[in-house]
Amino acid sequence: MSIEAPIAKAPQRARGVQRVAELLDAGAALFAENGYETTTMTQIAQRAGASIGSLYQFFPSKEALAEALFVRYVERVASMLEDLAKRAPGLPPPRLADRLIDLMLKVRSDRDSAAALSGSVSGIVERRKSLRGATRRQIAAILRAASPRLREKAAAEAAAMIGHVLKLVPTLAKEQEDGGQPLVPQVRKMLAAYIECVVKR
Amino acid sequence: MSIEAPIAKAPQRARGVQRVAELLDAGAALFAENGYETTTMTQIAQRAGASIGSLYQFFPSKEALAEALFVRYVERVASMLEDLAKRAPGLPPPRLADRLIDLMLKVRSDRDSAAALSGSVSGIVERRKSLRGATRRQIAAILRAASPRLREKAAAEAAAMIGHVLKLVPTLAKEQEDGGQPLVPQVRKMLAAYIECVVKR
Amino acid sequence: MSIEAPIAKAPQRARGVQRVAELLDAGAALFAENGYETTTMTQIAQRAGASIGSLYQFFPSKEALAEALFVRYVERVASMLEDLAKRAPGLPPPRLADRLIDLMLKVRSDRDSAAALSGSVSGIVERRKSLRGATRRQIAAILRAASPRLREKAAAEAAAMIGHVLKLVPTLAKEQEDGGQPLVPQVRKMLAAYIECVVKR
Amino acid sequence: MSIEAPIAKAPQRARGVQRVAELLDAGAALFAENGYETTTMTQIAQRAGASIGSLYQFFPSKEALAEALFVRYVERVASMLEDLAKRAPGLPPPRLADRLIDLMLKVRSDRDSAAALSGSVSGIVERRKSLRGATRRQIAAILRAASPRLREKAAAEAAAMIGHVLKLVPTLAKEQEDGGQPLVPQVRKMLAAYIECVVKR
DNA sequence: AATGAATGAGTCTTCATTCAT
DNA sequence: TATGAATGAAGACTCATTCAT
Repeated sequence: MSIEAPIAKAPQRARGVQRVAELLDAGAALFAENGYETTTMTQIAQRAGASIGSLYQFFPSKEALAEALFVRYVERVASMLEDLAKRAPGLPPPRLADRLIDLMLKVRSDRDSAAALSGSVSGIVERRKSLRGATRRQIAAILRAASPRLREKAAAEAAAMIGHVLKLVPTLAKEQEDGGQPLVPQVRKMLAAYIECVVKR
Repeated sequence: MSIEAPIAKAPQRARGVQRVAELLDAGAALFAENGYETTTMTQIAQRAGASIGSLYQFFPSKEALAEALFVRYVERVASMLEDLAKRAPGLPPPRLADRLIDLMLKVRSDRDSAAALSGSVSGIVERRKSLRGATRRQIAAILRAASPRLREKAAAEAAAMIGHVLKLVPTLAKEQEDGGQPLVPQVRKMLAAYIECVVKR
Repeated sequence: MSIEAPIAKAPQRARGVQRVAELLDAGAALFAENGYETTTMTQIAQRAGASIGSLYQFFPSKEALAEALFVRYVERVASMLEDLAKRAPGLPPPRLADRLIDLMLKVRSDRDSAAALSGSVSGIVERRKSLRGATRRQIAAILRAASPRLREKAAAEAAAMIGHVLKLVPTLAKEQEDGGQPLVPQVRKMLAAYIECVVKR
Repeated sequence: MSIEAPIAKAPQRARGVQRVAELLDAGAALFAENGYETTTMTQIAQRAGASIGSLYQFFPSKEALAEALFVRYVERVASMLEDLAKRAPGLPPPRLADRLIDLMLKVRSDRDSAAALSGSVSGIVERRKSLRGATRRQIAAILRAASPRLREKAAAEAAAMIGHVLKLVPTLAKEQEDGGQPLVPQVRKMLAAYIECVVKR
């Protein structure tokens, strides 16, 4: 279930492959820090230790870089959800909630950049719906694996809701680390309560 | 509880008041549609039927306009929370959850523009913490009014969490209207379950 | 018979009108000197004594400026041909050839820039056919006014040929001035001979 | 009468000779299609099925490639004029005109690319005068061979004029093929008339 | 006070050319 | 020798902000 990675020219030499990874990482970091519009291509190239020309050798536009980044994020999440699906059967709601939240904590840094992109890059806005659909289907499948009695429709609705809540996780973790309230435990509690409530009858 | 509104020059005539409102509305609509960076001052002036010079007569910079907009939003929310506080005593969790969500649905359009600004405008990012604190204190007060046995600390934590969830509401409503899942009932359910869970000991 | 002048924003103040003219002249001169691709927008602005931003205030793109220039040229030629049409009746071939060539000598500087644009600007390439058609119809009308017995089809063919020859005139004049052969008298001779040959039966 | 061809390194193997030809052809086609400035070295290499590095192995710069192309064109024309010179004695004006025009029709594709270069490449602009002089001397010689009584000065002037007219031929042919007027017969007529007129007395 | 024009730093992107493997 | 990668100067264009009428 791989998504087209919109790289300009697939690198054909070892050096090129490395460069692409460096550029992607630099982009992710800067987009997360300063947002899509505010981040300049020159900054990205600089942080990756490359020249601007080198950046454009692999990504034909700022938007293409953003899309590649987004695809990378979506694929990572998809693969982690796939793993979770295997362990889902029989998982009680609180455990399930914890697993989902742990997953988001793992992809935190990627999520931060993806969040910065999802509203700003038109190419992403367009694909968004279908990508979101795929993720939700995975979550719904996990829910039904954990609670086989759950109806398909109820699972779909809950999955959508859960998807939205999960997006909050990185923000909450950030706030907590910055000396705010202990919000991660709160989401855990909230998500567990919600799943429990959905599952019961 | 009025916050300094960074307007260039307090409009001295009725016409001026109207102009400011028009400009603010135009800004709100465009920021919500296209984001802060992508929206130009010229666009805002045009949509408000004003000249660019006129816009700068009232708002000395793009950031000032954004801040005024944000302040307007925060004040509206604060006043609505104040109202809710009066009716809070004795409200059972599901009712309380519904009231909070209804409130967010009322300020939806304002919230959309505020969301576009909160990460992009440095002036807002800075004030954010204190503004957020005020809102949370209001929510905490409401929680304790509804459930007097709730400890102060627990109320503070729950209020923070609830604040984050409430921010999702406009997005969920939008998705629902666009033919997606019925997400508003889901948040209602989730928030009710969470509050219930928090309140119980 | 006016053609849409693709100016970005029609200037609304006296200063703006003057600026547009200055920019157009600067563009014409530079395109003629260095060609379309080689001429930079910054150069144009500089030669017009304006800032780059000022240039873009009136012409939204390099191509738009080029098109405006081309339109100006075409309109000037059209109006001169219209004048010539009035004096055409009864004009013997050599006189007619001379009048046409004189006309081209008058628009020389404009023609030089138009020539630089006609192959390079896609917007112009597209309109080219229709504009050319109009010019040819004017020339054909002139031919038939001068020689009433000329058939319509023969006039159309000759007009097309004459149009091409006339385009050479500025180049020939330039070469002659630069110390080359006296080519202008030669085209006069050639064009006269050709018209005579076309007209005879 | 070979002109120095500015090739980087004379290809030493058969494969190299073929490569050079392929690159030259690719360049000719692209320059004719899109013009000198708009055509990129990468495009040329691609169309020739070579790598950019390979292209630079044979031509040290874009300008060098253009010059080589131009030289090839000039040499072909020169050799064809030489052939024509042999058959010129006694040729009546209309025949002569036809021969010259036929010649241009034969080199059409080369001429198209040469035309794209002649104004854009400074190296060519410089040599242009001398090359043009050579061509004109050939044409003048042909004229005098056909009409021995023609004075040297008159021949030189006519040759220059004829050179300019001949450059139009490919354009006219193109227009004719694209469904326009039958212009090639018209130039034939025109050139015949002109030569006749020059020759008489 | 109101408005259109002016400004120019800053952004994305291209492309001829050079390098290193 | 052949090829992909690296480089960076340069160009079109944008837009917040300031001016002048």
